[in-house]
Amino acid sequence: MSEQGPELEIVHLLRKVTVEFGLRQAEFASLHQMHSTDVRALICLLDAERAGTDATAGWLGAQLGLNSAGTTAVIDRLERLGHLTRTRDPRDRRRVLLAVDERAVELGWAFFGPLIESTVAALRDFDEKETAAVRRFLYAAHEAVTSIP
Amino acid sequence: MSEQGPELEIVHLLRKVTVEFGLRQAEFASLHQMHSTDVRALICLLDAERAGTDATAGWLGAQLGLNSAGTTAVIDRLERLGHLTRTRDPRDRRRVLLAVDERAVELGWAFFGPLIESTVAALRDFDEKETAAVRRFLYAAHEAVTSIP
DNA sequence: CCCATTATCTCGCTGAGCGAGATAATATCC
DNA sequence: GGATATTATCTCGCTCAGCGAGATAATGGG
Repeated sequence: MSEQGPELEIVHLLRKVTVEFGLRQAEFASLHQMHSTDVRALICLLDAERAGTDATAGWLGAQLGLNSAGTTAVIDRLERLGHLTRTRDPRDRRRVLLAVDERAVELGWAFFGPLIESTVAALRDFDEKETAAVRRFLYAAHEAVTSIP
Repeated sequence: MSEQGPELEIVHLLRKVTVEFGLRQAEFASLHQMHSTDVRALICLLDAERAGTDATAGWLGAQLGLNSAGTTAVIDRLERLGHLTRTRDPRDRRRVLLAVDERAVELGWAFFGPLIESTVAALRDFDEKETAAVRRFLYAAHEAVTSIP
């Protein structure tokens, strides 16, 4: 159980990155009186915002793999901390729309900014072909990791 | 807050992979009566084994960001499920060495194998320079994500 | 040999997340 | 248009992961 091909080494490297990133998330969470799940929730909500999708409570729960009770709890916590606003959807008043507060975004950037900057900086040394390769790889990894029916 | 450079897109892609991977881990966990932390623990232990490092209870706790009580609990759970063996270190009998059971490895491979295979397969289309680029990027990302003193 | 240090475990507690079911808004059918 | 089914969210009570504090046991230095 060691020294397999260079491809496997890359997969291990990718996994290590995901593990470490999880730990940084946890640090950020406890630094701001939150839990990992709350941070993951904020990330999902920002992704939705960036994609222009409506983020409802149910949608968030699905993203996080929580049931409705747990989802309500997450939203309650984030709302209590002022990181989030609940709004009843005027078009379908059963739904609750979620909006991330600007300040929460700033806190996130303050913590993860340097990390992101540093990664982006590394990419600046890459030429066109190399950048494309990285994107292609990550895209393939994303496919592999999402499509487990 | 949208459409920044292609570098940032890559970082977002990487983050998405980590998020999805976390969800797969959670699926694997509940599939085998475990929790995410237990799975992460097994991963850490296998990494240690591969690296030839002694995996002690304290070391594991540090990797997972748990305190000693929580660490004992994780180990208890994994031992109860038969995925793990505790052995007192004969050289320093305060320490407890942890060894992952072969069957746990098989379960992991059955679940994550296809996912890994598929990612590795994608790399087969890459030439030398492209593979190197991916490795270099992941290495940089790993550096960025580990070195937040 | 005593004491400080290190590694792990035990106990009691807080709170994240679950199942079950309540509530309220919307969609469907006659 | 009202009865009914469906959908979205929330409430309640419970279990158990992980924490803080402190116990226990092994090691190492003076």
